[in-house]
Amino acid sequence: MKHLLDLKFIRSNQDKVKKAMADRHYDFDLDQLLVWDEQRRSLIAESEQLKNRRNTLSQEVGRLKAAKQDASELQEEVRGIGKRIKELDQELAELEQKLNNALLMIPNIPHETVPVGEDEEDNLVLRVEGEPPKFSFEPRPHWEIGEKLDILDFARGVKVAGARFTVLKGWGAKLERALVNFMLDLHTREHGYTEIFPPFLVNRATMTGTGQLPKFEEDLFLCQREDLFLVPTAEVPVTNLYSSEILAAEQLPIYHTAYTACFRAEAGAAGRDTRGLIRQHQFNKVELVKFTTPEDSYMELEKLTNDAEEVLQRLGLAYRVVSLCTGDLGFSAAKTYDLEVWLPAAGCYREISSCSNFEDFQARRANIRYRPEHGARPRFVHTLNGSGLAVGRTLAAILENYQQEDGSVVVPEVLRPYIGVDVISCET
RNA sequence: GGAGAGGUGGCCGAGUCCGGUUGAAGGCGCUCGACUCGAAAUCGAGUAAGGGGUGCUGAGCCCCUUCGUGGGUUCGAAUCCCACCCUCUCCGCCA
Repeated sequence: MKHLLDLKFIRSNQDKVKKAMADRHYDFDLDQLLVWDEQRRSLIAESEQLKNRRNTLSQEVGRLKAAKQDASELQEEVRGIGKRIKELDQELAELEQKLNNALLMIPNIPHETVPVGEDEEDNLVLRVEGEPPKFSFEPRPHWEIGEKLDILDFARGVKVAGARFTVLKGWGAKLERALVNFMLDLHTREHGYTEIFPPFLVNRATMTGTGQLPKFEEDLFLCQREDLFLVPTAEVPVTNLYSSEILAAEQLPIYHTAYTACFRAEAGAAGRDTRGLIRQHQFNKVELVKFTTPEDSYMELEKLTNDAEEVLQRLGLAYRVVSLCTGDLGFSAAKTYDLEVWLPAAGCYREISSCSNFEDFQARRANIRYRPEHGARPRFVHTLNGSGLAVGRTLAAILENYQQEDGSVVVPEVLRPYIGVDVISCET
């Protein structure tokens, strides 16, 4: 990894960066970083000056030797210069290590349209879509419905793996698969996305590219022997598909959709959402990922969000769209819209998709660039992604929203071609 | 996992044995120009990235780094030595 982060920007926009940190309630010693930056540049200047001299003298040595003349005095001098360069470069490498580590801990700067706020209480509800269903009975939570229908098996999930692992069975497994296929078909056939099936294990560089590392290692599952991580979202492998590449302008925008299982350690979530499918160590998700020019990224964020919303609309699920405030914004995101689906049993809206514009934050880390026109200097692309949707939570929402008094569940119309039945009941 | 071969610019491909204007021949592609009514062909010119400095702030200019990655030897490394990664071929193993 080279110098992917924009020190120049930070240097010349100190106030902006400091305000962004404050709005995020993020503690960071920017002044220390700027001191290191200063030191770095002076070391570089000194070292390069010496290198220039070494190159010149070495050539001179070559000339003398070719002419059969004595060059030992010059050689002695250059040897000294070489030693000094080595010292300086070592010092520089250590400094850059510190600098780089610090830079990787700086979160993205929120977009100007992001509401400033403390926590999720301050998120801005942009719109509410669809009607929550009315029930003539007390709606049950999805885990009760699922267990009664024998399509969700929580106990055996715990037995074979542990807490927060669940087994889908029979129509439950089929419904999950139907949802994946429905979502992929919608996005590939109607929204113009190209389907990707990526690796589920990735290396450290990849995890760093999208911002999971170095700060959030405890949230990930690690295969220690190979030093590979299980992907927490398809965003990670798919965004990094083009790392260290320079794309042609004509290639943009790139739209990718990908199904993967997602693995999250859920460290720090102990005791939260312990029942049901809402918070699992492993869940399925269909992800949407975009690579765009800086000019188009916010327009593309709106479109991407609409593409995710369309899944909920076609499934006939009520939801709302929320703009996350600065205090609730993820580390890498410049702006995020959450889609929250209506869950009747809990009587509230729960996050089912998160659609973000990362601007050039991930592109810098992963070194993803494009050439605006032939011969022009490369620029960083903007990356975006969003769930379209989290499948486990969608399944939960369907069970709850489409439940009937007898415990059966009506299959949403659009899924029937995929699953072959209209209703899931004990007799099905 | 074992044996062998190899990783050079957008691509192909020399150079590596015998270290010295080689940031790198040649070709292809691409861009611009000439020719043409236009095109093809042909001819001419151009065509890496990152970093530092300067600055009328991305015009220009100067410098440094980069030939898979990281070390080492040397006055000097694409070229020599070591480690690691990756690709290909054969063998083994395997869904």
